[in-house]
Amino acid sequence: MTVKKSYTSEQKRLARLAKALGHPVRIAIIEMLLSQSCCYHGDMSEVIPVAKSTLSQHLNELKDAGIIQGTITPPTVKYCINREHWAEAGEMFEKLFNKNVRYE
Amino acid sequence: MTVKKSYTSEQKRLARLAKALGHPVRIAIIEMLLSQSCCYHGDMSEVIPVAKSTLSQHLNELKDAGIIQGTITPPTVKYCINREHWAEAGEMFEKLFNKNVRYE
DNA sequence: ATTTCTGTTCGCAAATATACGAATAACTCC
DNA sequence: GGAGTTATTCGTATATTTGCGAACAGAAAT
Repeated sequence: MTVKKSYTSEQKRLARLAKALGHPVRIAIIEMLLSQSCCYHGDMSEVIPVAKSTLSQHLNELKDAGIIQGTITPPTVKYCINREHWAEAGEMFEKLFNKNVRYE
Repeated sequence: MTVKKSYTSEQKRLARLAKALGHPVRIAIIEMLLSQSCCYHGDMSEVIPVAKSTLSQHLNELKDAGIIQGTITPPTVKYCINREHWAEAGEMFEKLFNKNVRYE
């Protein structure tokens, strides 16, 4: 038990992003958004097997992590990937996975 | 409410992997293992600010997800990245993030 | 055999996450 | 002002996660 450092903000950010992706519903949401630019809550709730209220919760989780954003377009709500943050996230994961080029 | 499909096994796998990475302690573990090939539980518990028993739980989480593997080398236990699964995971994430090349 | 070193499992507590339906809000159309 | 549409929030229940220390287990050394 010597000196212990805490986590870097980058580690925390990466963990936050990973956690946000850590559920099949949220993966499905992301893939849907990636495949068609943007789409509506209603569209998703027709495809993703979960109650609307639950879908809202998952969308919120992704929004809080900064991965997506929603804009109100009455009477519906349109969700899109936050491209800037998405690219950032992609780079962080890429960096993590490319650290494995060592030893052999 | 029309027909709803469930999740593909790929979506579930990706979510599983993401979830395993979704905690700062586990990110720290992974980075440590990536930077020095393998290392011992004891080494990690000196650097990562968490009780040994908690560390074991996190290691187990990563092991269950197939990301790392541990071998007993009395009196210690040596942990390594499972390179095969790690590469696989990297490809899955890369594929996900590269889907964003659209619209503009 | 018991002491010592290691790491895991157990038992428990507290916090979070997941899920649903009902209730609510916001906006449009009659 | 209702009636209809859509999505979110509320209330609730259950399950999982996270965390710790104590107890345990396996192997080596005294």
